Amino acid sequence: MGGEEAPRRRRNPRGQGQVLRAELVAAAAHLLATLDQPETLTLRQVAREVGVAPASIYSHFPDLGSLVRHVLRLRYAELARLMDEAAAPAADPLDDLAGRCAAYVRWGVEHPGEYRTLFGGRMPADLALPQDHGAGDAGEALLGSVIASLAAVRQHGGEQPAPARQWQDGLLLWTALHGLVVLYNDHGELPWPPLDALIADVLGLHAGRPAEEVAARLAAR
Amino acid sequence: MGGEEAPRRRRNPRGQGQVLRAELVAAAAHLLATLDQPETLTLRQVAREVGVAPASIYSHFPDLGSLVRHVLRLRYAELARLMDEAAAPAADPLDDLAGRCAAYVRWGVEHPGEYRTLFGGRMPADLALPQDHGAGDAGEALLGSVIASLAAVRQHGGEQPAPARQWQDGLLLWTALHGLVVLYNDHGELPWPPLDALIADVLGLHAGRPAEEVAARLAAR
DNA sequence: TGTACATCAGTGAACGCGCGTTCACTGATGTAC
DNA sequence: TGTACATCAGTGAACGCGCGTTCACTGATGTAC
Repeated sequence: MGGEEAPRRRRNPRGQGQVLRAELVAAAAHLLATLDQPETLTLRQVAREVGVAPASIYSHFPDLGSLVRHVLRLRYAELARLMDEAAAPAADPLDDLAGRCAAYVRWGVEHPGEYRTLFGGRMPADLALPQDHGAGDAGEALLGSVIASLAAVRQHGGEQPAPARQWQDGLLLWTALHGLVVLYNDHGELPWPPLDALIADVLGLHAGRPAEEVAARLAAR
Repeated sequence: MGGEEAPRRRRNPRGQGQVLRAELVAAAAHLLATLDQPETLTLRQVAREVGVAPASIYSHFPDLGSLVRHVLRLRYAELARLMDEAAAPAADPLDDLAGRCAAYVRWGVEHPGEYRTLFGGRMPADLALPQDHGAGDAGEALLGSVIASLAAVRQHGGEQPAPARQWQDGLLLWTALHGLVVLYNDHGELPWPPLDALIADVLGLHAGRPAEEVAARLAAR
């Protein structure tokens, strides 16, 4: 049980070829989210999940990589949107940063499969999402927003840190958040403190504020 | 070229069965270190690399997982030894911490394949090294030593932080170092600042010292 | 209103591949008598 | 000094599996006349 996907499937009516496409996307998303090793996803697994012949996938995607990249792009956009929404009601820069980073870490912990598929560097090159963090629009949405948010927090009076300094600070904060997510996900056997306490500590360190102050912001959400 | 391993191999003389075992270990280590995706290593790849029939491996290891775990144990011990050696000549706690952590990060960056195989959480459960960080001997060698070293640095006068606080601080430092290594390795396309500058920043933040002070310690090595 | 036809949305069987694992075997070398 | 035998260190062929990909096909449905 569980391996038995409905073997009978009614062929879609004429103009409804997009229905299978959507089902393929949903099935790939589900498998990427739930497989122990999302990077081993196969074309035939997706076909079985939908209850369709393996060859049917080729009518909608040139190969498995295209399908996976499509799903990853959706997840990436979803995460970026969550971070923006978390930051939207922020009353000050620290609130913006806390909302953004907490959204990132919480999403990573709630979606371990998707997170590792997106950021784990596990996908073979032909399955991976071209990330272009730093400059492109997708990169801007994530790393760029963290860099800007952190710079706003660290800004004292009117003096901005140099761009290279901002970049390095933001990059380091991202590495810290990423390390937290992946080790938290991969080492459930360790006695982890509450996630929010860890987020507060990390942000406190990087923002140069007391962890308690950050913790209060996080608790208010 | 490259795929052509010496197809002729002289069978080892009578008492020398251990020779092939050592060659298998060396070949697996080499492949784990150089493969783009170390986690996809196969038994037949190892056999080809040595120039031996696939079945020959079973004379020395019950399966590929045992061979891989053996290699990982060697690498883990090597890293732990490097960290201890780097800390041995330390003049004070900060020197100890800087030596230990710099050794960790540099090893991770110089051995990306081994690092991700050891710490990337990529290996399927039956290939993975049972880590037991935190309590066991291997864990003690790595995470435990970082926790103790960081606690020594943060100790002001005679007052020690509570054990739970030490644990959380050390864990966070480890997540920061880990995040730095894996993103540095996986995202070579980003304009990374010099690695030592990043290490100094991370340690400065977590040790509560100016990054310049840590950078000076690192430069002296 | 009927019917030939084109199109759409897939199917089903087959291919060649690399994989882990098994099994009977081989051939050199040491040892007992 | 000779020879039968045991052991060691592997070999080679075969198995069944799941995989990506191809190709000719099928059968329902809409459309043109």
